[in-house]
Amino acid sequence: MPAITLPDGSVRSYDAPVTPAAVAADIGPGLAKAAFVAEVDGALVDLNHEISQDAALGLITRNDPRALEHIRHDCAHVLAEAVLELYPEAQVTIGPSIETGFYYDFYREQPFTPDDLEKIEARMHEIVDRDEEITREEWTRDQAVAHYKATNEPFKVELTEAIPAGETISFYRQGGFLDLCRGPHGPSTKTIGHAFKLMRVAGAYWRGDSNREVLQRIYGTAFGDEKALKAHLTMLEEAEKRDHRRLGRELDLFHIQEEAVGSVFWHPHGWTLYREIEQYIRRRLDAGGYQEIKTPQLIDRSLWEASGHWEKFREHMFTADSEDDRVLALKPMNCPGHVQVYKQGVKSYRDLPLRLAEFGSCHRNEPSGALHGIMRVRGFTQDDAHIFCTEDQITEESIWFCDLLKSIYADFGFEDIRIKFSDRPEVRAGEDAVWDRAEAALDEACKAAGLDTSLNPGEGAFYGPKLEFVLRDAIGRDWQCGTLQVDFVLPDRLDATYVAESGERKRPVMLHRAILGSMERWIGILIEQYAGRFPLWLAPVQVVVATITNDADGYAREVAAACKAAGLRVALDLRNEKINYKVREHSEAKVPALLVVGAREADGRNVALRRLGGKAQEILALDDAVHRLKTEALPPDGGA
RNA sequence: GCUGCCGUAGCUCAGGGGUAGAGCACUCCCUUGGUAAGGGAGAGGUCGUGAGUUCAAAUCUCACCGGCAGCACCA
Repeated sequence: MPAITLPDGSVRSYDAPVTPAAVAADIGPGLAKAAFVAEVDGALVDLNHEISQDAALGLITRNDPRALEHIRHDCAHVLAEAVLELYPEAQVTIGPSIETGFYYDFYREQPFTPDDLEKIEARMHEIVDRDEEITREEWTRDQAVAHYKATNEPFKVELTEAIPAGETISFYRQGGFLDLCRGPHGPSTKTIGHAFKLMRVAGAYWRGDSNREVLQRIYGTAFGDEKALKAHLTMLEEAEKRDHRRLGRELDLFHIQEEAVGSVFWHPHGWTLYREIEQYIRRRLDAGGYQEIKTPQLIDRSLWEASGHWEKFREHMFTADSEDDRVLALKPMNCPGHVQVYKQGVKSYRDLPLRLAEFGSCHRNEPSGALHGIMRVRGFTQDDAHIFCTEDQITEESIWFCDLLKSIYADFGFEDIRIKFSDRPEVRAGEDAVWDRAEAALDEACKAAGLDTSLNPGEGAFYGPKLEFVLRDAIGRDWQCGTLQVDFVLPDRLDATYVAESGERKRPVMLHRAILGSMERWIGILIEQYAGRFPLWLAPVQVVVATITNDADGYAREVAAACKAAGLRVALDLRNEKINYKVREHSEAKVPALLVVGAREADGRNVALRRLGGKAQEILALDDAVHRLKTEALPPDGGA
């Protein structure tokens, strides 16, 4: 005699066990039709799940945002069904919903081609139209293992064998397709709708392990309706237009070529942007109590052996031989160098915290497949710093750092930052007791700083736990930028000490920290974030002075000189071209401010100011315009 | 690094066993025109590199290099 409590608080009583579908039908035919999955006492279930006891029931309709992941998961099953119908020799493995859609991993000798994808997608639409009922079955684990052994599906055998023996597991069946699956699913293939699209095939390792088989992963995307699908596809097109590799070329910022794979050739415009950012960060660090240093590019391998990097990262380090048989490594990071600076002379507890910063040029031999524009390169510059402090100072230094980081991110327009807490990895340096202290210290600092973090288990650095500050780019990719790492290990390995109040020698703690992460990656993210339309303080060319006829050339030179005297980056366009043409060209070059001068402006000592993207022009006295632009072009921290 | 796809002019791309094409960009000439493309002429490529097949290779085959997507990696 279950009593069903609905979200609005109303209660419906039934004489016999009842299903969410039946309750929905009871409430009304509209709801019965729209219902997709249900929530019983907080757990998601199928619509024909039997409810035999009092329960709270929520019905999730197709248009509910919560239904989306289930629509996508249903799509993955339909994809697998279509593939098996067309290519019976293929083996299915796993197929979840993901943030932008779904995928399914198949094992098949022959690769899927783009033509195959079209056929598969067409078959998926057919399967949806077949209106196949999706039903749940419960099997014992041993039945499942036996089934997959009988059908000769080793991947599924491996999956089912990983489940504890004797446990009951669920299968879902639709038409001739059966799959091991936790569920829930919608009631029928028809309810999925047709707002889906297969996107691409790519390789993916079985169980994410690069030592195992490569499967063929088919990616798709799916939405509740065609409109949402179309909007998503349009968004992808827009994202492509702001790809930093494309804008880097179009705006003449940088290039990369075959002879220096993974390294950036910065052009004048790109380097202007780079310098502006570097100078901004330098000012913020100076104000924040850091001291800037510079350490060598090439350092003997013995130092990397002492730090532990040689053992762990040898494969990814570039080396050079010297004439006296030494092996020198191009530094892949700055920490050991900073410890060397710290170790010069005796440090007292009064010297702590000591904050050493460097725009550290680093080289890492990244795997070729990891390279991506200027976002992931082999030669890059970190906005790195190491804070040498006592254990008692960790919390306060961490809070300071997080404040600085948030303030800097906000200056670039990033307010939404996710923070991951990465704890001890399997392969690591240092005793467990030391890790206990380091993790506890970082955790305490997070709490004190009021940070909202998510745990990223086992992803810490080999010498200590870390926080990772993650931003999302315009195409939805996540990039780790900032980091804060608590390190009790390297000071010990590299023998850094200070003299404590008591007179005894102690080990300082090292906080490794970066805000932008790498200058190159940061600039890549900014290009995409702003779609190349940089705020005035960052724009490589801030103002273009363009003439209407050559009669105004003399005055235009005066205007440009006034801009330049005000510290603005200005270009002069005296070409014999129509103003329409000039406006178009400088707009496409994404120059923020255009000062147009013709005979009228020259006579009145005015300028016509046109903003990028704006349609109106504003007539201003020359001095006013220059003053206004100069004020606007100040960096967010006010500049030097 | 792995799987798949791709590599023709600065860019976007067409072509395709008989020694190269378009649009835009570029150069020059004409045009001095008030806010997103004036007109004309011209220049520009050993078709990623190397080998093989062939009378003949940019085109077919193989290897290498590079790029793209995803996976794996990321001190």
